[in-house]
Amino acid sequence: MTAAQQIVDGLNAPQREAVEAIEGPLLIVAGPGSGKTRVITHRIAYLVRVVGISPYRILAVTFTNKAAREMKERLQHLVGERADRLSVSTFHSFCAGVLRRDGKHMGLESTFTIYDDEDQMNVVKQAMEQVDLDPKRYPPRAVQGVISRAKSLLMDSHALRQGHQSFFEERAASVYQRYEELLARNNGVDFDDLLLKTVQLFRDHDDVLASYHRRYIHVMIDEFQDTNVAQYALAKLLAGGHRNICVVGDADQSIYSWRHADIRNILSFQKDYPEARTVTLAQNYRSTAPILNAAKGLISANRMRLDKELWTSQSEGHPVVVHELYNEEEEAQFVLGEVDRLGKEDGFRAGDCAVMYRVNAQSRVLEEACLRYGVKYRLVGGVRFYQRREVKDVTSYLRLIHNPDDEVSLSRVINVPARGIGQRSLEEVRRWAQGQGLPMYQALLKMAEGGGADPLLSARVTRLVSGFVDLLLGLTEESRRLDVVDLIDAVLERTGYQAYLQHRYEDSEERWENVRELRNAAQEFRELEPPEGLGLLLERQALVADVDSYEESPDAVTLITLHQAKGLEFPVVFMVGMEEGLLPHFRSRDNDQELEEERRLCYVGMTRSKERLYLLRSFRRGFMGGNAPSGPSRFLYEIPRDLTASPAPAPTPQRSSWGMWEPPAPSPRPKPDVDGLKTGQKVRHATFGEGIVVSCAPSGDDYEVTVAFDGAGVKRLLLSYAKLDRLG
DNA sequence: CAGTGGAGGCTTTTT
DNA sequence: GCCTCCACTG
Repeated sequence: MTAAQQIVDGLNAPQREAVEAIEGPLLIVAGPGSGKTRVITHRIAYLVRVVGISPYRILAVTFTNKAAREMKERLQHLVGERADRLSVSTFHSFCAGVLRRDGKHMGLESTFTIYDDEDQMNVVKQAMEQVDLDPKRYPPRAVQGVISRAKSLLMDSHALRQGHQSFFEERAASVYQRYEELLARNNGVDFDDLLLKTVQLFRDHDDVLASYHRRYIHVMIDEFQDTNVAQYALAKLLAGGHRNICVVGDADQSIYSWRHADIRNILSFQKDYPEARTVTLAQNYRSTAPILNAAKGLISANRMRLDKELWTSQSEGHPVVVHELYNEEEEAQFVLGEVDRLGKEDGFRAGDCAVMYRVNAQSRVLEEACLRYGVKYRLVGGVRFYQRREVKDVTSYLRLIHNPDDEVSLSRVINVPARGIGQRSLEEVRRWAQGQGLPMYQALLKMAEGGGADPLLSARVTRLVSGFVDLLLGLTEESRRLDVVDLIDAVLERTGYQAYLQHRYEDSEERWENVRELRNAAQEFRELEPPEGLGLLLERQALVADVDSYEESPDAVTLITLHQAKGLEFPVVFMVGMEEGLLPHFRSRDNDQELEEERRLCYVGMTRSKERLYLLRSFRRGFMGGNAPSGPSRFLYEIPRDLTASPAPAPTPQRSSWGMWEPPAPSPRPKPDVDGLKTGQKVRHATFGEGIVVSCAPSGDDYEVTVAFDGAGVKRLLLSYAKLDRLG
């Protein structure tokens, strides 16, 4: 078999077409489960092995490190060691590389710091203070949001000032300008800058762009529906010469518009590349027909979309289970009961199952239930490793050593561990530095040298700060000869960080473990010459959300938000909280575009499932301390009824061999005899038929009625919605 | 300056 | 209900 045959072997017709379409622009519209990654990787393999393109000349860009890693692994299988020469990276790390190399044109030293959200907020607050904007009236979070959006639209502060669309934006523009000045002074960039400054660099420096044109002659962009304007501009610039640009995406899976992703990029692509070929991958290899058709039914309710006629050859399958539980505890209990049952009856393992939810707050009840029933679980997300306070403290020292202009990190560590330099002292130092016209770090050095001789400084501050400066100078000196692991050890030792943790935190053990983990992560860069290892560790720290996520465990249930579930698949998926207010989320209620995005989010969740799909809702839900009835999600009504089913009688979870099982607390029973509906009253319900009232209790402004129906079992209903006819 | 308690706040979060 | 941020007290 020739290489070409080998590569296209086993691909369906459109997949093959996409792989073989190597000249010029190509848009691949890839439905869920349609073998998208397969097509991208095989297309690259085809370029390398059949067309003979050097892997060195191919650039593939993804959004996540995980996607990049997976792609590389698959490519290693397809093209062997030549895969090492391919450029497969995320937008942000690609840009970071460009700016490390050529950022000097943009006023950046190669040691620049990449600020995360937390650092960004600190700088925004500082900038707001300096332009005299009251954080009570202008929430820094919102100001930061405006700045970030502007950057993603490639607007600098002047452009925002010109093009502001509200008073708020106008004020934010002045913060933006100050914010930029601060970042520049810190030799720092934020996430958005990585993209923005790279685009600006390419636009303003033809020679730099030309060097990338010489290198890359094929560019591929994954998850194209998630690109923002800056990312699209970047892709377009890179493809400028050769126009060999291949983008892959699915507008129905666009769920990040709130992070400024812009589906209109797909339209822009067709306009900018009128000669582009479009290939649609419509065959779904993941889900059974009932699941796929249920998802299709749902998504067809979106008005702003083009239909794709997805299909599957797996015509047989279980119907989608739609079920209502009383509250979130019962919902969680039902999930675990089903996990148990599916294990016993159908041979699924806990690791085959994922529970998906709209907001992180929903995970707690699920975790508790897992603990109670002794089911292992893997919680995806939560507080990210590198974001933990103790990890951030230590990396701030490292950042400062690497980039002494980084005042954000300086301010963070100058009093951690506590050394008597509080807010006031820091202000004093800051003001003094400003008076001297010196950057902070320089000012500190000068202060330490002067040894308290300056009449504008208190002796106390000078003494304390000098101690800190000595510490820093010592560490900086060490950093020239120590590898990055030893450097971390030196930081920990000289700062007395472990003792500080023990003194300050109850959970110091765990925190210390995290610090150790950071040290572990640094091992990878141990062999490198001093400044390089540190630089790479810091870049990893900034651009990789999590240390390589734990091993997938075959007997752990996955708990995950719908957003994070994108790109994954599971044999069994439980979507919990299918309620108005949660999915769709109440913040999206009054906006059609946002509502459609919620629907896409629901669609993404449903299409993660291969064999079994459960859509669960609870009748009452605790929310912000309160506990209120919640209505079924409108999305439930958009799924064709003939594809759904009610579950078998609710199973009780069984105790696992290693688990500590306790019977769940009984649900609170409402009191009888309210509003004329007495216990024992016969009633008729439009859907559930005839039944007998078990109880009735006030619930907010309403009444909650529990009815034992003849056919449909016991239901708890809200009187105002339920329309119960009294019989007899 | 540092540690504590009350008020407010609150989707999602690839990088 | 829980976490974060700020203001106040020791």
